[in-house]
Amino acid sequence: MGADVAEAAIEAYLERLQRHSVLTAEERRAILSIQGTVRRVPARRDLVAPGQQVGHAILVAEGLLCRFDLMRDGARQITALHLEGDLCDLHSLVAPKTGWGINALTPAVVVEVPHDTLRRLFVDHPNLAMAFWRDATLDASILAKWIGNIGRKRARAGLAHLLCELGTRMSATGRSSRASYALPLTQEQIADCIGLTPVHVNRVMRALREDGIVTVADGQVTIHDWESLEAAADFSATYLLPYRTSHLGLAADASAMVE
Amino acid sequence: MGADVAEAAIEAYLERLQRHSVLTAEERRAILSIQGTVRRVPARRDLVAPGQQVGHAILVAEGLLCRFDLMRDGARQITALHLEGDLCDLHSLVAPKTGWGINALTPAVVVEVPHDTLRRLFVDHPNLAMAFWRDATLDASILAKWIGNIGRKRARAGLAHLLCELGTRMSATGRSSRASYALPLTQEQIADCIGLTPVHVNRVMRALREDGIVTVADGQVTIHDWESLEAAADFSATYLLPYRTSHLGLAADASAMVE
DNA sequence: CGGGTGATTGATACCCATCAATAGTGGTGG
DNA sequence: CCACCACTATTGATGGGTATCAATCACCCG
Repeated sequence: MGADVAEAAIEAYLERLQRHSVLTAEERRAILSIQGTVRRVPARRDLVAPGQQVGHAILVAEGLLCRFDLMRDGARQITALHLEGDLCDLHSLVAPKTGWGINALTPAVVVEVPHDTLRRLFVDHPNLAMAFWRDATLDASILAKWIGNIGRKRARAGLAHLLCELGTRMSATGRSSRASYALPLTQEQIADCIGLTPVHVNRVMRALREDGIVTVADGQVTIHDWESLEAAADFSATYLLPYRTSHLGLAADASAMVE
Repeated sequence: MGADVAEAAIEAYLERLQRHSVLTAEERRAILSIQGTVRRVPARRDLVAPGQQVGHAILVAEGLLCRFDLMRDGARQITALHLEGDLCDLHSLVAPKTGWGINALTPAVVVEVPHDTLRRLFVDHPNLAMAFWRDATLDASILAKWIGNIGRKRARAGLAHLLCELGTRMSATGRSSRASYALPLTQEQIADCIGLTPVHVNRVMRALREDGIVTVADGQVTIHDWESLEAAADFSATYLLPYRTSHLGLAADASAMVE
């Protein structure tokens, strides 16, 4: 049963890779043969404590994970959200010990994939290293966007941007629509994403709701007016759109992640 | 003469790679055989306009470059600083068209390395792909740190953190000491790094100066009291320390980037 | 010398943080 | 089954950190 979960998650990740990388049959088989350990974690559990050294990457099968940075005074800043199908902490493969932590924002099921497994995979199939790298690059692209979001936007725009990004990413999984998706985050967790206090997040959400743009309630985001939300956010999905590249990346052919 | 600059820059980059990756003689030769185009750019010139598609990575030979995000209202957020020896926009290799731009903060000399050159390099030498990936990972690690820096720190701490980071990175090049280094940035550019206004950067810098911690004047940073600066910044260099890994990354052996 | 850029300082406004209180919700144990 | 507790959402009052507007000064350069 645990094995089923692992298999399903790895299949989902293979699909994800194929959204931006062209893989041979042999490479696909290699991915599917990956062995991982299934682990269920309750909400709020740290999967990786800040500064801890880890020996595996984490594939999110169910739930929502985050990467976070902890300040000396206890303040927390979430630096990345990892949805179902994301391979998070892939960076740990090349930098096993960094300053961040990984936390389960909701009850989650993850598959732990040992670094050595991945390294052997990359030795045998160099093209797969490029595919995984592409994945990590999308992550970095989101990181850079968040810097601008936090550094140069008002609270309203920052929150709107987060909701736009998550709508786009959720819809890319095929399991949600961008107009309405489940977001089981507390206002405090949202605040930790965009560098605000929970109180202010509450107020800004009320404003967006009263303007008829978006409603966030009971862990569900309902976007009534995508155009307005995008305008309020100064959002453009470009940074979320990896290019589909042919084998070994020697030619490129543009293809959007979402329709 | 231009070729000399290119060769020197590529040699410097090879050294940089070897700080975190073990390379064979053949791999070293392959790196040194890279052909690039030298380009001199005046200060404030965009090397890459936001949204532009590029076909090459940019190796910084001299000067200071930045990656930035531009808001609709014209506000700018710098998301990364690229010092001499950095291979910036490596991300463009796997995501040739993203939303950001690259700007020369100072007069600069860069070497443009075509994507195809790098792709061929990685096909012939898969271990080099891992080495470059490691480099990109350090970049991403810095991005994540900046999110925390901007989102959850006061202006004083944020500025102090930037100065600590740059001191550490500068000293890693071997050409500067972390206690005193050249930083040819205007206060406006510094403000764009940490999400503040230039006026407030000025005030916070005065406070740090009057506390006898650090002086920034005439493009020169002089840190009088590193301990205090680190404390004010809540700085720990861990996130800048890539691990030295053996060939193909199959074993790891810890080694700091700086002394 | 004039003009432009950057640094510096003052006055004021405002966005968001902080402190505080209430209400709703779900879980838990007696 | 209900009292109790912890957590979250919500709202109000107030304060503070930073933005904004504005003026002066210093400096470099043509």
